[in-house]
Amino acid sequence: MAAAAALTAGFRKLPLPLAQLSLAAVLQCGQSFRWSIFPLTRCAPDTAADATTPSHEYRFCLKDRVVCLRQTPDALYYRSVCPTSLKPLDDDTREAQTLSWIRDYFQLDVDLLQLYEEWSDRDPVFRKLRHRFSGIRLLRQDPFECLLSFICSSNNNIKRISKMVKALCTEYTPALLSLPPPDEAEGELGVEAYHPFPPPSVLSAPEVAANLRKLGFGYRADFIQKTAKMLVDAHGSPSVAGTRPEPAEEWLSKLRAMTTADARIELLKLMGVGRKVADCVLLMSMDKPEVVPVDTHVHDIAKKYYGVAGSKAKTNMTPQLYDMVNTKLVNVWGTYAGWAQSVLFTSDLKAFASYGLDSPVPSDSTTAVATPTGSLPATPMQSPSPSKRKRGKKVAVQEETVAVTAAVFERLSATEGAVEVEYFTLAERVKRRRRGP
DNA sequence: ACTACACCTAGA
DNA sequence: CTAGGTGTAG
Repeated sequence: MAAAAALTAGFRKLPLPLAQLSLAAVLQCGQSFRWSIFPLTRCAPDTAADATTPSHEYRFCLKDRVVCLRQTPDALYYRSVCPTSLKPLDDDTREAQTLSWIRDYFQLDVDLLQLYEEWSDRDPVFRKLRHRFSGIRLLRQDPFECLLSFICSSNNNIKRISKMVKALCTEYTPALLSLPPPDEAEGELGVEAYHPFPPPSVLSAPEVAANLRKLGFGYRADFIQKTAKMLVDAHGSPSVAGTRPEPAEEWLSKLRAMTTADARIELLKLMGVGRKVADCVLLMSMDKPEVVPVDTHVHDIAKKYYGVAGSKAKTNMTPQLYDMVNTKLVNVWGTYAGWAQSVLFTSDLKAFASYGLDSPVPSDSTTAVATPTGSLPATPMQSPSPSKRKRGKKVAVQEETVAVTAAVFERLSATEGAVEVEYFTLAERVKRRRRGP
């Protein structure tokens, strides 16, 4: 009782079912790479199983404040900290601003439960698995941060991406403020500095590329500097340093109002941005919920089902194929197809297994997915190669993801005739990078 | 328009 | 050898 109260002391409360938002899931599934996560030590070990007290604190640094979040099954707890040097803003107005940021960032106006219902109605595969992916929704991220984060994501893993994004902040933005870890006021030993994400003008400097390479960014170092420079060159650098959004950032934000196809064309002009990265940015920061980024798993399976009708499965993913796959998945899941795909595939990456977010995987789950009930085709699923059977939880989850994807595609190919196929050819429209129309 | 292939780096 | 790719030259 007292312990529970202590864990939310100083926080404002926003009633919110866990099924609408699971911070533990959403903040670690590879959407944003900049949240700090702190396990909270329980006062009494006995209450460890008490699900009504928060187990973690999550922190995120904005331009003017650090947002701190905790969660229980029925509420989100929030508070924010501003630099003491700045204008003394009274708590109520400050937290009102924080709340409105939260609503926007987590897109709380979107009813996730309703979406789950819709996806369940449309797709038997989703219906069968929905219980395992509760509270997973898309963030509405800052476009520039999202763009650079996903430029970092090519041929890369979440862990390293997070490290790189953090390096960008600490290297190129002065610390906004420092905070001790949540639990303890253990002196100043654990204090951590919080840095906002750097603006385009700072990253556009020529020497940035070399420095980022030194920091281990690899070939992405040049992409980042070049993209930042392209944006700044095209839209101008800030008249006064330190002011709010730079022209380049505002321009990126305007892509939200454009059609998906047009916004994508703009993004593809930037260095290090191919179809996959562009689609991630569209989905996660540009209000384009129907966009389905085609990752390697979907990629492979799509090739298998749509690559070459009969010949070798070695077909590459071409822009047309990519479009076709995307269109077909929209036909399965609807206008929030990108969200649905994220729930099913983005969510169960490695990070999850270690956080106990997924319910135990039934031993027969793979078979169950492969031979779903209902209207799914009876086409037998190719069983996982015996050589891969290392029998770890991770491996099981990974295999299942592939199985789910394959099941969806099998259903697609079975209902081929009924599916409306109209897709635009992107390549035709992107005449040339780095050049106007 | 489609196909190869190199590219940085950390970790199985 | 791959990890949730992209630029570039044939």
